[in-house]
Amino acid sequence: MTVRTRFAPSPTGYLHVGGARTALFNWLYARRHGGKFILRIEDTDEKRNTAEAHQVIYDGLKWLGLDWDEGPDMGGDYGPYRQSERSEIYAKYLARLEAGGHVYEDGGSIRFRSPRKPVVLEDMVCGRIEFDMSNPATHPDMTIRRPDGSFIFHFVNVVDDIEMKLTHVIRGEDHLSNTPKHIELYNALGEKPPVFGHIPLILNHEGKKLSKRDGGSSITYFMEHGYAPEAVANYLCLLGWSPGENREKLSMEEILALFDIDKINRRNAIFDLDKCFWLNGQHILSMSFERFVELAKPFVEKAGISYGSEAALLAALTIVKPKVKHLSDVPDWIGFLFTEEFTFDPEAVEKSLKKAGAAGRLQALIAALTKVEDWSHASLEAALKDTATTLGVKTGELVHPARVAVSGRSVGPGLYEMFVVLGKERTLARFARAALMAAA
RNA sequence: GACCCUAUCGUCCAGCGGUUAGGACACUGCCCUUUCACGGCGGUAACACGGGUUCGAAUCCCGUUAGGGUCGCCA
Repeated sequence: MTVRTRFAPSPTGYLHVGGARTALFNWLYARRHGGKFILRIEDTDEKRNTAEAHQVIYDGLKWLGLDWDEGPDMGGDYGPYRQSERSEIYAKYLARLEAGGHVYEDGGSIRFRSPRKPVVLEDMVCGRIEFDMSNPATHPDMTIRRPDGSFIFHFVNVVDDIEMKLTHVIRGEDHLSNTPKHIELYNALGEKPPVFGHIPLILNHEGKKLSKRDGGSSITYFMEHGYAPEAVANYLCLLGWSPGENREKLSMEEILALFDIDKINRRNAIFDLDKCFWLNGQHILSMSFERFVELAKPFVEKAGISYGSEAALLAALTIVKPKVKHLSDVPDWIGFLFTEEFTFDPEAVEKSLKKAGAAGRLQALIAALTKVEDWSHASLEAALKDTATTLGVKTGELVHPARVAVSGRSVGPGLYEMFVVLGKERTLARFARAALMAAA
C-alpha cells in the first residue's frame, strides 16, 4: 500500500506557519516512505474563497520547497481537489449514511447520529487514546449538512480522505478532539480510518494558538523579510522534533533522512523568531554562492538598484554574503557601491568623521592609499596598518572613519573588500569628500 | 463546566531507572578582530507540587496544580 498524505488548507488568504509545518510533516512523511503528497483546498465556506487566496497557498508551499503530486492546479486520479467542486460526491456519501439510518433532520439541517460508544484512537504521535462519547452535551450529534444544502467540514473532510485514498492524516492537535467524530463517520460508512498523527501546536509568546495577528505567523512574512526557505523549514521542523545529537542546523536532505513522525514530542511549542533568525544567518553563511544570488537577487531587483553589469552585482554580493543576516537587507548593504549619491548616516558621521583628529587621519590615509599600486585586500590592509603605526593610533581609529567615508555607514561588508570592489579611483574620491566633511 | 493533550533553563530540543541534568537561541563576561558580524573560552538559568513503586525516580504509577485544545449550521 502506498503512503498517501495530504495538506488540506482553507483558502483564507494567508498560509499560517502552523499550517506550513503540518504540510511539511505530511510532505516529509510521504517522501520518506516513497508515497504521494496531495494538496486539497477546503473551500466549502465560499465567502473567503478567491483565486488570490489559492495562490498564496501554492506560493507558500513552493517557496518552502514542498511539491505535491496531486492538487487543484495539476489534477490527479482522485479529483477534483477543491471541495467546492465535489458536491455530488458528498451527496452520494450522504445517501449512504441515510440508507444506514445514521442521519436525521433537525430544523432543516442534517445531523449524524453518534452511536454513543467509546472510540479508541491509536495515534502515531499521541499513542492510544480512548474517548467517552456518551455525553450528548459535550459530544452533540454533529451537523453534516446545512439547510441550504452545503456540507460541513467534518463530513467533507472524512469523505475526501476516503475518496482520495489517504493512508495517513497528520494534522494539528487542535483536531485531536474532533477525531472520534471522524472515526464514527468512517465506521458508519463502513470504511477503514487512516492512521492519524496529531502534532503539537505552535503557540505565540502568550502561550496561545499562534494567530493571524501575531508577527511572523504567516509564511509571507518570512518570504518578505529575507528568510531563506531552507532556514524556515529547518526551524519549523525543530518545533516538536529533534534530530538528536544536539543538531540544530540541517539541510532538507538531512531532515529527510532523519525525520520520523513517531519521534515528534507531544507538547506545544512557542514560536521563537530569534532562533529562526539565527538559523537564517547560519543557512545564509553556509549556502552556496549560487543559491545566495538566487535568493538575494529578487530583493535587489525589487529595490530598483541599478547595479550596472551582472559582474558588478556578483562582486557586491560576494562581499556581502558572509555578513548579511536577512536577504532583504542586501539592497541596503550594496546600494552605496553603485552610486555616489548614497546617504550618510548622521550618527556615523558624527561619531567617526567629526571625531577630533579624524580629518588629519583621513588625509594620512589618502596619502598612503594613493601610493598603493597593487589594489588588493592584502596591500590595502598593510597600507592601513602601516599608517596607523606611523600615526601612533590604533587601527580602529582609521577603520571607522574609512568605513563611513566609503559607505556612509558604520555597518556593512568588510572594509578592504569594499575598497577592492570600488576600485582605487572611486575609493580615493570618496575619501576626499569625507575629508572635506570631517574638516567642516 | 465536560472531555482530550501536555508539564526539564525565559524559549526550543536532549534525557527513557543510577548523569556534576546536556546542546541551541536569547542574555551576559573575556579573547580574537577592521565596525557590525563570525569564531573561541566562560557565566546566569530548569526537572511544577504532593504521594507512591524501587536499593535508587527528571525518567514508572496516582493525585493536585498549571497551561493548551475541543465541545459551531468556521475550517
